[in-house]
Amino acid sequence: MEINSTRDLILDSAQALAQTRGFNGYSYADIALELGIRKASIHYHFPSKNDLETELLSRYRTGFVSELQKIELNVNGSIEQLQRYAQMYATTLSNNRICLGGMMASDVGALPETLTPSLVSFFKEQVDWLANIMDAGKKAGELNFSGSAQSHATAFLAALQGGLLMANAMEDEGVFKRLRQTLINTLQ
Amino acid sequence: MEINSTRDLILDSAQALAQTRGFNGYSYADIALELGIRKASIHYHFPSKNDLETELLSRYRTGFVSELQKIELNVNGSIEQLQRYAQMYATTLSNNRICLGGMMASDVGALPETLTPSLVSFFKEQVDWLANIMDAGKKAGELNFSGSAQSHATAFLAALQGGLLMANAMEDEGVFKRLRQTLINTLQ
DNA sequence: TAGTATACCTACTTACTGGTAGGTAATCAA
DNA sequence: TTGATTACCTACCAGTAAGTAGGTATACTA
Repeated sequence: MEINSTRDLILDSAQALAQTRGFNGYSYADIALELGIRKASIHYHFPSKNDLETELLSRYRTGFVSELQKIELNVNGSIEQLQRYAQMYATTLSNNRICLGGMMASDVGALPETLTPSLVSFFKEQVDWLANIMDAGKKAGELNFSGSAQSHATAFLAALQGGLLMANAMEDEGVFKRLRQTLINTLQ
Repeated sequence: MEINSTRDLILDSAQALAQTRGFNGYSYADIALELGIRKASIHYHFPSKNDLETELLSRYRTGFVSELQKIELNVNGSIEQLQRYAQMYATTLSNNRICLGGMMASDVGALPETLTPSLVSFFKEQVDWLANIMDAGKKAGELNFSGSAQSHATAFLAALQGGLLMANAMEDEGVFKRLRQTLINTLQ
Protein backbone atom coordinates (compact mmCIF):
# COMPACT_ATOMS: atom_id res chain seq x y z
CA MET A 1 0.00 0.00 0.00
CA GLU A 2 2.47 2.65 -1.10
CA ILE A 3 1.57 6.35 -1.21
CA ASN A 4 1.14 6.67 -4.97
CA SER A 5 -0.80 3.48 -5.36
CA THR A 6 -2.64 2.94 -8.63
CA ARG A 7 -5.87 3.32 -6.71
CA ASP A 8 -4.87 6.80 -5.54
CA LEU A 9 -3.61 7.77 -8.97
CA ILE A 10 -6.97 6.76 -10.45
CA LEU A 11 -8.77 8.92 -7.88
CA ASP A 12 -6.42 11.86 -8.52
CA SER A 13 -7.01 11.64 -12.25
CA ALA A 14 -10.77 11.22 -11.90
CA GLN A 15 -10.93 14.15 -9.52
CA ALA A 16 -9.05 16.46 -11.85
CA LEU A 17 -11.32 15.45 -14.71
CA ALA A 18 -14.50 15.75 -12.63
CA GLN A 19 -13.49 19.22 -11.42
CA THR A 20 -12.84 20.50 -14.92
CA ARG A 21 -15.17 18.60 -17.24
CA GLY A 22 -18.01 17.68 -14.92
CA PHE A 23 -19.05 14.61 -13.02
CA ASN A 24 -20.35 12.98 -16.18
CA GLY A 25 -17.78 14.59 -18.45
CA TYR A 26 -15.07 11.96 -18.24
CA SER A 27 -14.78 8.23 -18.83
CA TYR A 28 -12.69 5.31 -17.63
CA ALA A 29 -10.93 5.53 -21.00
CA ASP A 30 -9.79 9.09 -20.19
CA ILE A 31 -8.28 7.99 -16.89
CA ALA A 32 -6.69 4.90 -18.44
CA LEU A 33 -5.08 7.01 -21.15
CA GLU A 34 -3.69 9.49 -18.64
CA LEU A 35 -2.25 6.82 -16.36
CA GLY A 36 -1.04 4.52 -19.13
CA ILE A 37 -3.05 1.57 -17.85
CA ARG A 38 -6.09 -0.30 -19.23
CA LYS A 39 -9.73 0.41 -18.57
CA ALA A 40 -10.19 -3.03 -17.03
CA SER A 41 -7.60 -2.21 -14.37
CA ILE A 42 -9.71 0.71 -13.23
CA HIS A 43 -12.71 -1.60 -13.03
CA TYR A 44 -10.59 -3.83 -10.83
CA HIS A 45 -10.18 -1.03 -8.25
CA PHE A 46 -13.61 0.53 -8.78
CA PRO A 47 -16.02 -2.03 -10.23
CA SER A 48 -18.60 0.58 -11.21
CA LYS A 49 -18.42 4.30 -11.81
CA ASN A 50 -20.76 4.72 -8.87
CA ASP A 51 -18.06 3.17 -6.66
CA LEU A 52 -15.47 5.57 -8.02
CA GLU A 53 -17.73 8.58 -7.60
CA THR A 54 -18.67 7.59 -4.06
CA GLU A 55 -15.02 7.24 -3.08
CA LEU A 56 -14.14 10.50 -4.85
CA LEU A 57 -16.64 12.50 -2.83
CA SER A 58 -15.79 10.71 0.41
CA ARG A 59 -12.08 11.44 -0.03
CA TYR A 60 -12.79 15.05 -0.95
CA ARG A 61 -14.93 15.55 2.15
CA THR A 62 -12.31 14.00 4.42
CA GLY A 63 -9.59 16.17 2.92
CA PHE A 64 -11.69 19.28 3.28
CA VAL A 65 -12.56 18.60 6.91
CA SER A 66 -8.90 18.06 7.69
CA GLU A 67 -8.06 21.41 6.06
CA LEU A 68 -10.70 23.10 8.20
CA GLN A 69 -9.14 21.61 11.32
CA LYS A 70 -5.71 22.83 10.24
CA ILE A 71 -7.04 26.36 9.81
CA GLU A 72 -8.67 26.36 13.23
CA LEU A 73 -5.50 25.00 14.81
CA ASN A 74 -2.89 27.09 13.05
CA VAL A 75 -4.56 30.39 12.18
CA ASN A 76 -5.49 33.05 14.72
CA GLY A 77 -8.43 35.41 14.33
CA SER A 78 -11.72 34.85 12.56
CA ILE A 79 -10.94 37.25 9.72
CA GLU A 80 -7.69 35.52 8.90
CA GLN A 81 -9.41 32.13 9.21
CA LEU A 82 -12.07 33.17 6.69
CA GLN A 83 -9.32 34.49 4.44
CA ARG A 84 -7.60 31.11 4.54
CA TYR A 85 -10.86 29.36 3.83
CA ALA A 86 -11.46 31.52 0.79
CA GLN A 87 -7.84 30.98 -0.21
CA MET A 88 -8.56 27.27 -0.72
CA TYR A 89 -11.11 28.16 -3.36
CA ALA A 90 -8.67 30.57 -4.99
CA THR A 91 -6.14 27.76 -5.25
CA THR A 92 -8.74 25.52 -6.87
CA LEU A 93 -9.46 28.30 -9.36
CA SER A 94 -5.80 28.81 -10.21
CA ASN A 95 -5.70 25.11 -11.17
CA ASN A 96 -8.56 25.82 -13.57
CA ARG A 97 -10.88 23.71 -11.48
CA ILE A 98 -14.04 24.33 -9.54
CA CYS A 99 -15.02 22.79 -6.22
CA LEU A 100 -15.86 19.10 -6.54
CA GLY A 101 -18.89 19.66 -4.32
CA GLY A 102 -20.14 22.51 -6.49
CA MET A 103 -19.57 20.48 -9.64
CA MET A 104 -21.42 17.57 -8.16
CA ALA A 105 -24.28 19.81 -7.08
CA SER A 106 -24.62 21.11 -10.62
CA ASP A 107 -24.83 17.54 -11.93
CA VAL A 108 -27.07 16.24 -9.17
CA GLY A 109 -29.94 15.64 -11.59
CA ALA A 110 -27.83 13.20 -13.61
CA LEU A 111 -26.17 11.44 -10.71
CA PRO A 112 -27.19 8.31 -8.79
CA GLU A 113 -29.24 9.32 -5.79
CA THR A 114 -26.99 7.32 -3.49
CA LEU A 115 -24.47 10.17 -3.70
CA THR A 116 -26.83 12.95 -2.64
CA PRO A 117 -26.79 12.46 1.15
CA SER A 118 -23.02 12.72 1.27
CA LEU A 119 -23.10 15.83 -0.90
CA VAL A 120 -25.66 17.44 1.38
CA SER A 121 -23.44 16.61 4.35
CA PHE A 122 -20.51 18.23 2.58
CA PHE A 123 -22.35 21.53 2.31
CA LYS A 124 -23.62 21.31 5.88
CA GLU A 125 -20.11 20.67 7.19
CA GLN A 126 -18.88 23.77 5.40
CA VAL A 127 -21.72 25.98 6.56
CA ASP A 128 -21.51 24.77 10.17
CA TRP A 129 -17.77 25.36 10.31
CA LEU A 130 -18.12 28.84 8.81
CA ALA A 131 -20.98 29.70 11.17
CA ASN A 132 -18.84 28.67 14.14
CA ILE A 133 -15.98 30.88 13.00
CA MET A 134 -18.38 33.77 12.41
CA ASP A 135 -20.03 33.37 15.80
CA ALA A 136 -16.67 33.35 17.53
CA GLY A 137 -15.53 36.34 15.49
CA LYS A 138 -18.60 38.30 16.46
CA LYS A 139 -18.20 37.49 20.15
CA ALA A 140 -14.55 38.53 19.95
CA GLY A 141 -15.57 41.83 18.37
CA GLU A 142 -13.66 41.06 15.15
CA LEU A 143 -16.77 40.64 13.01
CA ASN A 144 -19.94 42.68 12.80
CA PHE A 145 -23.12 41.51 11.10
CA SER A 146 -26.83 41.39 11.78
CA GLY A 147 -28.86 38.21 11.47
CA SER A 148 -27.73 34.67 12.23
CA ALA A 149 -24.19 33.43 11.64
CA GLN A 150 -25.74 30.42 9.89
CA SER A 151 -27.35 32.57 7.22
CA HIS A 152 -24.17 34.57 6.67
CA ALA A 153 -22.19 31.34 6.48
CA THR A 154 -24.56 30.04 3.80
CA ALA A 155 -24.24 33.28 1.85
CA PHE A 156 -20.45 33.22 2.17
CA LEU A 157 -20.20 29.64 0.89
CA ALA A 158 -22.74 30.20 -1.88
CA ALA A 159 -20.84 33.27 -3.10
CA LEU A 160 -17.54 31.37 -3.16
CA GLN A 161 -19.12 28.47 -5.07
CA GLY A 162 -20.84 30.75 -7.55
CA GLY A 163 -17.81 33.00 -7.84
CA LEU A 164 -15.66 30.00 -8.65
CA LEU A 165 -18.03 29.05 -11.46
CA MET A 166 -18.10 32.55 -12.88
CA ALA A 167 -14.40 33.33 -12.57
CA ASN A 168 -13.49 29.97 -14.09
CA ALA A 169 -15.81 30.50 -17.06
CA MET A 170 -14.57 34.06 -17.51
CA GLU A 171 -10.95 32.97 -17.07
CA ASP A 172 -10.47 35.95 -14.77
CA GLU A 173 -8.89 35.32 -11.38
CA GLY A 174 -9.27 39.02 -10.58
CA VAL A 175 -13.04 38.62 -10.41
CA PHE A 176 -12.64 36.03 -7.69
CA LYS A 177 -10.00 38.02 -5.79
CA ARG A 178 -12.27 41.07 -5.61
CA LEU A 179 -15.26 38.94 -4.66
CA ARG A 180 -13.30 37.38 -1.83
CA GLN A 181 -12.35 40.76 -0.44
CA THR A 182 -15.87 42.10 -0.76
CA LEU A 183 -17.28 39.14 1.17
CA ILE A 184 -14.90 39.59 4.06
CA ASN A 185 -15.25 43.37 4.15
CA THR A 186 -19.00 43.00 4.38
CA LEU A 187 -18.65 40.97 7.57
CA GLN A 188 -16.57 43.64 9.34
CA MET B 1 -44.23 29.81 -37.92
CA GLU B 2 -46.67 29.21 -35.10
CA ILE B 3 -45.79 29.87 -31.45
CA ASN B 4 -45.26 26.27 -30.40
CA SER B 5 -43.24 25.33 -33.44
CA THR B 6 -41.26 22.10 -33.27
CA ARG B 7 -38.12 24.18 -33.24
CA ASP B 8 -39.25 25.98 -30.07
CA LEU B 9 -40.41 22.75 -28.46
CA ILE B 10 -36.98 21.24 -29.10
CA LEU B 11 -35.35 24.25 -27.46
CA ASP B 12 -37.74 24.08 -24.50
CA SER B 13 -37.04 20.40 -23.97
CA ALA B 14 -33.28 20.81 -24.39
CA GLN B 15 -33.28 23.71 -21.94
CA ALA B 16 -35.17 21.79 -19.27
CA LEU B 17 -32.77 18.87 -19.67
CA ALA B 18 -29.69 21.10 -19.69
CA GLN B 19 -30.84 22.91 -16.55
CA THR B 20 -31.43 19.70 -14.63
CA ARG B 21 -28.95 17.14 -16.00
CA GLY B 22 -26.15 19.35 -17.28
CA PHE B 23 -25.09 20.70 -20.62
CA ASN B 24 -23.63 17.34 -21.60
CA GLY B 25 -26.16 15.30 -19.65
CA TYR B 26 -28.78 14.90 -22.34
CA SER B 27 -28.93 13.58 -25.89
CA TYR B 28 -30.94 14.12 -29.04
CA ALA B 29 -32.61 10.80 -28.22
CA ASP B 30 -33.87 12.23 -24.90
CA ILE B 31 -35.46 15.20 -26.64
CA ALA B 32 -36.91 13.02 -29.40
CA LEU B 33 -38.49 10.72 -26.84
CA GLU B 34 -40.03 13.59 -24.92
CA LEU B 35 -41.50 15.25 -28.01
CA GLY B 36 -42.53 12.06 -29.76
CA ILE B 37 -40.49 12.81 -32.85
CA ARG B 38 -37.36 11.24 -34.35
CA LYS B 39 -33.75 12.16 -33.72
CA ALA B 40 -33.28 13.03 -37.38
CA SER B 41 -35.96 15.69 -37.13
CA ILE B 42 -33.97 17.44 -34.44
CA HIS B 43 -30.92 17.32 -36.68
CA TYR B 44 -33.07 18.94 -39.35
CA HIS B 45 -33.62 22.00 -37.12
CA PHE B 46 -30.23 21.93 -35.40
CA PRO B 47 -27.69 20.11 -37.60
CA SER B 48 -25.17 19.73 -34.80
CA LYS B 49 -25.42 19.84 -31.03
CA ASN B 50 -23.19 22.89 -31.10
CA ASP B 51 -25.89 24.66 -33.14
CA LEU B 52 -28.52 23.69 -30.57
CA GLU B 53 -26.38 24.77 -27.64
CA THR B 54 -25.52 28.08 -29.27
CA GLU B 55 -29.18 28.84 -29.88
CA LEU B 56 -30.11 27.70 -26.37
CA LEU B 57 -27.74 30.16 -24.73
CA SER B 58 -28.63 32.96 -27.12
CA ARG B 59 -32.35 32.54 -26.43
CA TYR B 60 -31.74 32.35 -22.69
CA ARG B 61 -29.70 35.56 -22.74
CA THR B 62 -32.34 37.40 -24.74
CA GLY B 63 -35.07 36.24 -22.42
CA PHE B 64 -33.10 37.26 -19.37
CA VAL B 65 -32.32 40.72 -20.71
CA SER B 66 -36.00 41.25 -21.49
CA GLU B 67 -36.90 40.26 -17.91
CA LEU B 68 -34.38 42.77 -16.60
CA GLN B 69 -35.98 45.49 -18.70
CA LYS B 70 -39.41 44.56 -17.40
CA ILE B 71 -38.19 44.84 -13.82
CA GLU B 72 -36.67 48.27 -14.43
CA LEU B 73 -39.85 49.43 -16.15
CA ASN B 74 -42.48 48.00 -13.83
CA VAL B 75 -40.89 47.85 -10.39
CA ASN B 76 -40.13 50.89 -8.25
CA GLY B 77 -37.27 51.07 -5.77
CA SER B 78 -33.91 49.35 -5.89
CA ILE B 79 -34.69 47.00 -3.01
CA GLU B 80 -37.86 45.74 -4.65
CA GLN B 81 -36.01 45.45 -7.97
CA LEU B 82 -33.32 43.29 -6.40
CA GLN B 83 -36.05 41.23 -4.74
CA ARG B 84 -37.67 40.63 -8.12
CA TYR B 85 -34.32 39.71 -9.63
CA ALA B 86 -33.70 37.15 -6.89
CA GLN B 87 -37.27 35.96 -7.35
CA MET B 88 -36.41 34.78 -10.85
CA TYR B 89 -33.81 32.44 -9.39
CA ALA B 90 -36.27 31.21 -6.77
CA THR B 91 -38.69 30.33 -9.56
CA THR B 92 -35.96 28.41 -11.36
CA LEU B 93 -35.26 26.51 -8.15
CA SER B 94 -38.91 25.65 -7.60
CA ASN B 95 -38.85 24.01 -11.03
CA ASN B 96 -35.95 21.89 -9.79
CA ARG B 97 -33.62 23.62 -12.20
CA ILE B 98 -30.52 25.74 -11.87
CA CYS B 99 -29.61 28.75 -13.99
CA LEU B 100 -28.63 27.75 -17.53
CA GLY B 101 -25.69 30.15 -17.32
CA GLY B 102 -24.47 28.62 -14.09
CA MET B 103 -24.87 25.12 -15.46
CA MET B 104 -22.98 26.06 -18.56
CA ALA B 105 -20.22 27.65 -16.49
CA SER B 106 -19.83 24.45 -14.52
CA ASP B 107 -19.46 22.49 -17.77
CA VAL B 108 -17.25 25.03 -19.52
CA GLY B 109 -14.29 22.64 -19.56
CA ALA B 110 -16.25 20.12 -21.61
CA LEU B 111 -17.95 22.58 -23.95
CA PRO B 112 -16.87 23.88 -27.37
CA GLU B 113 -14.94 27.09 -26.91
CA THR B 114 -17.19 28.87 -29.38
CA LEU B 115 -19.80 29.12 -26.61
CA THR B 116 -17.58 30.77 -24.02
CA PRO B 117 -17.71 34.39 -25.23
CA SER B 118 -21.51 34.43 -25.10
CA LEU B 119 -21.46 32.91 -21.63
CA VAL B 120 -19.02 35.54 -20.41
CA SER B 121 -21.31 38.22 -21.87
CA PHE B 122 -24.25 36.69 -20.01
CA PHE B 123 -22.51 37.12 -16.67
CA LYS B 124 -21.33 40.62 -17.55
CA GLU B 125 -24.86 41.66 -18.52
CA GLN B 126 -26.16 40.48 -15.16
CA VAL B 127 -23.41 42.13 -13.15
CA ASP B 128 -23.70 45.41 -15.03
CA TRP B 129 -27.45 45.54 -14.59
CA LEU B 130 -27.20 44.75 -10.87
CA ALA B 131 -24.43 47.33 -10.41
CA ASN B 132 -26.62 49.97 -12.06
CA ILE B 133 -29.52 49.16 -9.74
CA MET B 134 -27.22 49.24 -6.73
CA ASP B 135 -25.65 52.54 -7.74
CA ALA B 136 -29.07 54.12 -8.19
CA GLY B 137 -30.24 52.66 -4.88
CA LYS B 138 -27.27 54.08 -3.06
CA LYS B 139 -27.74 57.54 -4.60
CA ALA B 140 -31.43 57.40 -3.63
CA GLY B 141 -30.48 56.52 -0.05
CA GLU B 142 -32.25 53.16 -0.25
CA LEU B 143 -29.07 51.09 -0.15
CA ASN B 144 -25.98 51.39 1.99
CA PHE B 145 -22.71 49.61 1.24
CA SER B 146 -19.02 50.39 1.11
CA GLY B 147 -16.88 49.55 -1.90
CA SER B 148 -17.90 49.58 -5.54
CA ALA B 149 -21.37 48.64 -6.76
CA GLN B 150 -19.66 46.41 -9.32
CA SER B 151 -18.06 44.25 -6.64
CA HIS B 152 -21.29 43.98 -4.66
CA ALA B 153 -23.14 43.10 -7.86
CA THR B 154 -20.65 40.30 -8.54
CA ALA B 155 -21.02 39.01 -4.99
CA PHE B 156 -24.81 39.18 -5.24
CA LEU B 157 -24.92 37.23 -8.51
CA ALA B 158 -22.31 34.70 -7.34
CA ALA B 159 -24.27 34.04 -4.16
CA LEU B 160 -27.50 33.48 -6.11
CA GLN B 161 -25.76 31.11 -8.52
CA GLY B 162 -24.04 29.18 -5.77
CA GLY B 163 -27.13 29.24 -3.59
CA LEU B 164 -29.16 27.79 -6.43
CA LEU B 165 -26.68 24.92 -6.76
CA MET B 166 -26.70 24.20 -3.05
CA ALA B 167 -30.42 24.55 -2.44
CA ASN B 168 -31.18 22.36 -5.46
CA ALA B 169 -28.78 19.64 -4.32
CA MET B 170 -30.14 19.84 -0.76
CA GLU B 171 -33.73 19.93 -2.02
CA ASP B 172 -34.39 22.74 0.43
CA GLU B 173 -36.05 25.90 -0.88
CA GLY B 174 -35.82 27.40 2.60
CA VAL B 175 -32.05 27.62 2.28
CA PHE B 176 -32.44 29.77 -0.80
CA LYS B 177 -35.17 31.92 0.70
CA ARG B 178 -33.05 32.77 3.72
CA LEU B 179 -30.01 33.39 1.53
CA ARG B 180 -31.99 35.81 -0.59
CA GLN B 181 -33.10 37.80 2.44
CA THR B 182 -29.61 37.85 3.91
CA LEU B 183 -28.17 39.21 0.68
CA ILE B 184 -30.65 42.06 0.48
CA ASN B 185 -30.44 42.88 4.20
CA THR B 186 -26.68 43.17 3.89
CA LEU B 187 -27.05 45.89 1.26
CA GLN B 188 -29.28 48.07 3.46
C1' DT C 1 5.77 -26.38 -2.83
C1' DA C 2 1.01 -26.00 -3.62
C1' DG C 3 -2.72 -22.82 -3.28
C1' DT C 4 -4.54 -18.30 -3.06
C1' DA C 5 -4.91 -13.34 -3.50
C1' DT C 6 -3.38 -9.23 -5.90
C1' DA C 7 -3.00 -6.40 -9.74
C1' DC C 8 -2.79 -6.08 -13.90
C1' DC C 9 -3.84 -7.53 -18.99
C1' DT C 10 -6.48 -8.66 -23.89
C1' DA C 11 -10.61 -9.11 -25.97
C1' DC C 12 -15.06 -8.71 -25.93
C1' DT C 13 -20.40 -7.23 -25.28
C1' DT C 14 -24.38 -4.24 -25.12
C1' DA C 15 -26.19 0.16 -25.24
C1' DC C 16 -25.99 4.71 -26.52
C1' DT C 17 -23.68 8.90 -28.79
C1' DG C 18 -23.88 12.50 -32.60
C1' DG C 19 -24.47 12.47 -37.24
C1' DT C 20 -25.76 11.07 -42.30
C1' DA C 21 -28.17 9.17 -46.53
C1' DG C 22 -31.99 9.09 -48.72
C1' DG C 23 -37.07 8.79 -48.95
C1' DT C 24 -42.01 10.87 -48.45
C1' DA C 25 -46.10 13.71 -47.89
C1' DA C 26 -47.78 18.31 -47.82
C1' DT C 27 -47.53 23.05 -49.10
C1' DC C 28 -46.66 26.82 -52.09
C1' DA C 29 -45.15 29.72 -56.05
C1' DA C 30 -44.58 30.18 -61.27
C1' DT D 1 -49.46 21.44 -63.09
C1' DT D 2 -44.88 21.27 -62.39
C1' DG D 3 -40.95 21.99 -59.43
C1' DA D 4 -39.06 23.51 -55.34
C1' DT D 5 -39.21 23.89 -50.30
C1' DT D 6 -40.47 22.40 -45.71
C1' DA D 7 -40.71 19.19 -42.18
C1' DC D 8 -40.72 15.17 -41.13
C1' DC D 9 -39.46 9.94 -41.53
C1' DT D 10 -36.65 5.00 -41.67
C1' DA D 11 -32.44 3.00 -41.59
C1' DC D 12 -28.06 3.26 -41.02
C1' DC D 13 -22.84 4.56 -39.64
C1' DA D 14 -18.60 5.03 -36.79
C1' DG D 15 -17.30 6.07 -32.33
C1' DT D 16 -17.55 5.74 -27.38
C1' DA D 17 -19.80 4.47 -22.97
C1' DA D 18 -19.73 1.24 -18.93
C1' DG D 19 -19.02 -3.18 -17.86
C1' DT D 20 -17.54 -8.44 -18.22
C1' DA D 21 -14.99 -12.90 -19.11
C1' DG D 22 -11.15 -14.92 -18.68
C1' DG D 23 -6.01 -15.09 -18.84
C1' DT D 24 -1.22 -14.11 -16.65
C1' DA D 25 2.60 -12.86 -13.74
C1' DT D 26 3.97 -11.95 -9.18
C1' DA D 27 3.81 -12.16 -4.37
C1' DC D 28 2.23 -14.00 0.12
C1' DT D 29 0.68 -17.93 2.94
C1' DA D 30 -0.07 -22.65 4.78
